[in-house]
Amino acid sequence: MVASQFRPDLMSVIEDMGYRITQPRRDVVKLLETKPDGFGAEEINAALPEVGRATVYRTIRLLLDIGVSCKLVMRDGSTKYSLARVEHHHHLVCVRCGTVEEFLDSTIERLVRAIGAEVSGEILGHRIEFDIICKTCLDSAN
Amino acid sequence: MVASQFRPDLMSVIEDMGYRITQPRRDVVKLLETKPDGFGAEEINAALPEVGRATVYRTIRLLLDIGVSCKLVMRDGSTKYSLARVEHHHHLVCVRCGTVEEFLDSTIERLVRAIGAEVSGEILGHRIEFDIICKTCLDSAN
DNA sequence: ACAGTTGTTGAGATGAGGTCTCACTTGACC
DNA sequence: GGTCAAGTGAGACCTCATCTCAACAACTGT
Repeated sequence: MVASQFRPDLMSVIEDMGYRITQPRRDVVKLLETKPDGFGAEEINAALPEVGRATVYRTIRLLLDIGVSCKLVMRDGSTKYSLARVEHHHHLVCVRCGTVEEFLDSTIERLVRAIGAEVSGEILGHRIEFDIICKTCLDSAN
Repeated sequence: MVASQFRPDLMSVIEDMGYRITQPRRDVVKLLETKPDGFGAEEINAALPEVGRATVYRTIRLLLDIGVSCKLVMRDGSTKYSLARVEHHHHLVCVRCGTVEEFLDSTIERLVRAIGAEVSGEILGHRIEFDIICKTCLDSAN
């Protein structure tokens, strides 16, 4: 769950996609890499007063576009993002502390593909989210 | 897919929960029952100029509270609601026309329960959404 | 190292979507 | 019909996010 678990060198990915390496982008990405449990846009804004709000949102969108981040809408309607360690995954969202964990299960993926046959229409993708109480919160509740 | 497929007499459910039967509520519910494929708040607002905006939102929230409606956040971040025919279900969202269909699969539910064992923490609930191109859109595309 | 080009940025205006306030109205019950 | 709390509508307000546009800075070729 540390930064090093993320795909290495996010800035190179950005560069390879033809985008410029700028200080604001460096700042935002560096901060995000310290947040494996998801982050909100305003949280980043508050932590980086030297980076403009528009730029924070633009950088988040950039990361979504190049596929290294994903967007999550919480049950309360608020939006969180998380850097993706792997391409396709789902989320475990703690309803108590808001922490987001990635989740992978090959069985569910196989099943989801099988369901394609039942469904009228063409399946393009799917999202699965679990609302949980994470271990940390369970433990701290005694 | 017609209104009669919804649980009968939504107004009685509202009444049984201790809420008053008012004209605005009647108007909103009546309109929603004609929209089995999901609806947006502003769409209802536009269709019912005699009902205040706040009341439309309040009524939608009421329906969520009493569990006869569910909220969906689309991929583009917009929000839709749909009257629920059955308690627990998932959604097939057409990315082209925005239509929302309910979806039920007992296999997936069993699997989801089984996954509870793998996950650290306590699972409270889950949401599954499929992005599809619905049959109507596929057909009309030729 | 340097200037040109062009992508990127920041401040603030703007917009979408939704909630709040509060005086007024209305439905439910006697 | 009278009472009164629940519900309503108009519009202010809030949050979150995007847009605008002049200023800036990162790559490019030299």
